[in-house]
Amino acid sequence: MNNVVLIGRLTKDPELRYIPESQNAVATFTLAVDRPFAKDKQADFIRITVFGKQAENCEKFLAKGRLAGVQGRIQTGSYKNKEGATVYTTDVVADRVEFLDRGDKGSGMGGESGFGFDRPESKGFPEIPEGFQALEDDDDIPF
Amino acid sequence: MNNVVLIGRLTKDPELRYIPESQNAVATFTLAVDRPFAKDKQADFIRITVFGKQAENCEKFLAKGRLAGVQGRIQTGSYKNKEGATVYTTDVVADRVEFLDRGDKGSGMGGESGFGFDRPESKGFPEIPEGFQALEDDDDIPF
Amino acid sequence: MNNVVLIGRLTKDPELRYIPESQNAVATFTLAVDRPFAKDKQADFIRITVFGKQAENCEKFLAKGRLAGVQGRIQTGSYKNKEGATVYTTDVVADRVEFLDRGDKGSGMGGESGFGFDRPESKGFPEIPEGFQALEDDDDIPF
Amino acid sequence: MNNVVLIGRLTKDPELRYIPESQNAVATFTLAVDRPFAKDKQADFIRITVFGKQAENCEKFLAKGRLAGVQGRIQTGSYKNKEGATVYTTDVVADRVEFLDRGDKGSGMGGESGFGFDRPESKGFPEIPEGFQALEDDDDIPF
DNA sequence: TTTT
DNA sequence: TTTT
Repeated sequence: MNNVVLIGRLTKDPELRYIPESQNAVATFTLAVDRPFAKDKQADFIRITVFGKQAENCEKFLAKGRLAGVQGRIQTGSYKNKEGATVYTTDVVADRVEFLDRGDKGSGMGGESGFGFDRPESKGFPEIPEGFQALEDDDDIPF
Repeated sequence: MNNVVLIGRLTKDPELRYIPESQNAVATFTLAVDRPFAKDKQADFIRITVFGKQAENCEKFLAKGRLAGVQGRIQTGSYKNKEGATVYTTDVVADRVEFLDRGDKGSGMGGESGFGFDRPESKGFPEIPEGFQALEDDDDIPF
Repeated sequence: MNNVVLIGRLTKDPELRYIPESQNAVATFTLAVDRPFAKDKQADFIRITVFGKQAENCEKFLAKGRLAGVQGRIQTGSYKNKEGATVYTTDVVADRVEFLDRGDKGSGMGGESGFGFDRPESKGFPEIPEGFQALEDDDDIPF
Repeated sequence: MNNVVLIGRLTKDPELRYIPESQNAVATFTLAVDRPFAKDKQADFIRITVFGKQAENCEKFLAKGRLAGVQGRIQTGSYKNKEGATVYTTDVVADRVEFLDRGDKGSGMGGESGFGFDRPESKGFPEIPEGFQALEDDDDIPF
């Protein structure tokens, strides 16, 4: 069992790349997750990795400052840096990413109104098509 | 281990009451949680119970249609209805409730702009004070 | 977002059936999840539904009294009973089930030692093959 | 929202220390969490930090190789090493630790039988008193 | 209808 | 009895 749920804001735009052999998409970004009971605004900065179609959706619909929910698992690893020292890494590999401040009427914000996300340091806020999250593993729940 | 995380919208305004003996606050509401891979817009409707200061904050800052994140545990119970039949109940007792569409600058939306939440079918959207979530069990993390 | 993790013991042996059309396997059982801070031994009784190969594994390797970990999501529904009254239901649909008291060397218990699970009110404890949990969606993590 | 649930085995005995000023107990250990769909037995190695009475219970009732369930949150930080380079750290700060292979009759394993945990590389397996998990924050659920 |  |  290895289960994580996070809600936080992207510290930068996501980065998308493709695995050479498989051409599988991989997106990475860091989520700043506020510590609820901290006097001085503190946060944990957690690296997220997403694969496949969701990775491409993250690149399309997320950007620096956006609020996202992530469900996934913790993954640890290590590599040797240039000095030859071993560096240990911890990521969250996402099973699901939810876009929590999209400009739909659902959230009562209008939508076409600009939404205020066209900030200089980040790309704008593209329209998210209804039901965009429908993915490959559309599990047919039989009741 | 009994751990639940939900993100969804309130189907109605929360209801607040006080336990007679203890004067402890209790808020209840139902969260509509969309099923991600459903063709026709389906949702699960999950009853939430919150206690104490968080209950009062829910009554203040949540309303029908608002987006909320809940972390808690499943609790089952039963009671006899008027016909004398046993009715089984399942609730989520929240340890934490997060208000996910507040109008703070954190989400890059301005804040003073009204936010569009003064919808007729619901109470308006009060300003959430910074750090309002700071609660009784302010655990002192020692590093 | 709809994410649940439970650890508890089966109140009965699991029930396995097959969806007529699809021949998809479905297992159901109830987990008794102890409330940690309860004076008198209390528990929540939570119905679990599992599909596919995992359902068949549950039927093989779980039984009344066994300890299991479940990761999944809450699902609500309703049906009319014989009296025509609407009955509301809440289940946890499992994405993953972990068998937590298997007799492998991993837990330092020997394995061939009997393990004490051949209780009269339940089926015995079959040997769980190493890596039995390997399922259909063997996601290829590329690093 | 920052919520983690893990089940895994301790890679070493836990280490217990006390914060100088507050005399608050802190236990740390690493959990090896198996990757379910890995061909070659792979695991993630995740550092756990626990505070207070639970820290002392971990020191008493956990040891290398023991199975534990952890509910908590991811915490990131950094420090300068001797070379002056910044090292980034990721821990899970536990809200709750569950001891999953205790030798009680609850799991149908006998109990007095030794349980096989008196392995040379680890301390033995002390009897866990019933309800030992009852902690400071014994929240009084009012129904 | 509940497990240990 | 359901939200967007």
